[in-house]
Amino acid sequence: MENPREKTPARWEGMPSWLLGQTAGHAHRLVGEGFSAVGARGYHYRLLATLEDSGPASQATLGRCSGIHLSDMVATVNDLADGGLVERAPDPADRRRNIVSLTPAGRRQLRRLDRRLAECQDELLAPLSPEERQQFTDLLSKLLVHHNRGTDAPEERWS
Amino acid sequence: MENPREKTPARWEGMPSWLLGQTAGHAHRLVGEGFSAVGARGYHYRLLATLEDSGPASQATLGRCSGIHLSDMVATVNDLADGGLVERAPDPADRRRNIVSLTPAGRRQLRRLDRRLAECQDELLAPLSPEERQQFTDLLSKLLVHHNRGTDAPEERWS
DNA sequence: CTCATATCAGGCTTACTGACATCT
DNA sequence: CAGATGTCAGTAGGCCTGATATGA
Repeated sequence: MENPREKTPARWEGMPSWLLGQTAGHAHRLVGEGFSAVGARGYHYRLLATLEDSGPASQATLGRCSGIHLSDMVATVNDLADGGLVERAPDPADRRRNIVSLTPAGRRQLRRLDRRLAECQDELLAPLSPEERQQFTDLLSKLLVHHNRGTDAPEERWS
Repeated sequence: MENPREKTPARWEGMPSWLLGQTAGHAHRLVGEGFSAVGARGYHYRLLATLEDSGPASQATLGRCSGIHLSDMVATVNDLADGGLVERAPDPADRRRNIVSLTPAGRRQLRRLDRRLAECQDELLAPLSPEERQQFTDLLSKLLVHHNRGTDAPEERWS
């Protein structure tokens, strides 16, 4: 016991950065649980989705499209290749490269993950009305655009 | 080049969970940079702030107040004690316990961190109007309350 | 005996940094 | 030669699990 009220609300709990981090933590947990229920992680989904959208490509290209670091790409491709969800084949035109492509099993897994992900969005936003959901994503997008200035796309300046 | 437009916007980039995670990442980075500029991390701030709000206490109590895991508490107290920001003294009334208390230097560091943190909030929310900032924290709080049901406080039920 | 306390060792995910060999 | 590619090793923060020793 020693101090009956160990529940003085901490001074940081009202800070936007804290609220944001906590909420993102819940979202991350929800999505992570949804994915791990079918034996996948975030990187797996992102790579599979990128493969379906861009077609077979080298690991470096996939890294640029998916935002996955080249170092992490190695392990991610290893994981998915071990499960037969992608195939890694040497590029005959450039012997440095591996061409990674989606297998039918990978495409089926991607379907499952897409479904899981959509369910998680709904669970995440459950307490918000449709208008609030729109507000919420608008505000997040506004913040994101602001803080991504210069670091995101080369944005092809000077024509 | 091989594929001129490697910039097909990925399918997950509009998802609320993704926007949330990215924005939280920026917030985390901003705060982390602010703290590390004075040689601290998030746990350091939380422990210092808890000590100022609750007064000297055992590590277990501080863990409950600050939300820092007991295992991490050990290292956090070590860090701060090495820098002379807190003191760890055995509790004469219970020899299992260490009584951790804030030093004057710790209090000064806490001032600096409080100031940094406030600056970061402003930088984080820079693109939002005062009304939007209010909306934003309201929406986050709403989500947080929802997803914290049952896991937060014992909420003394039955009578 | 059971419980609380403190400690230590390690895992986890996402993100990054560096070194390196290979090939263009 | 510079530069791209793939691989491996390691870091970091925050959160977690477990095992252990000690004392209440």
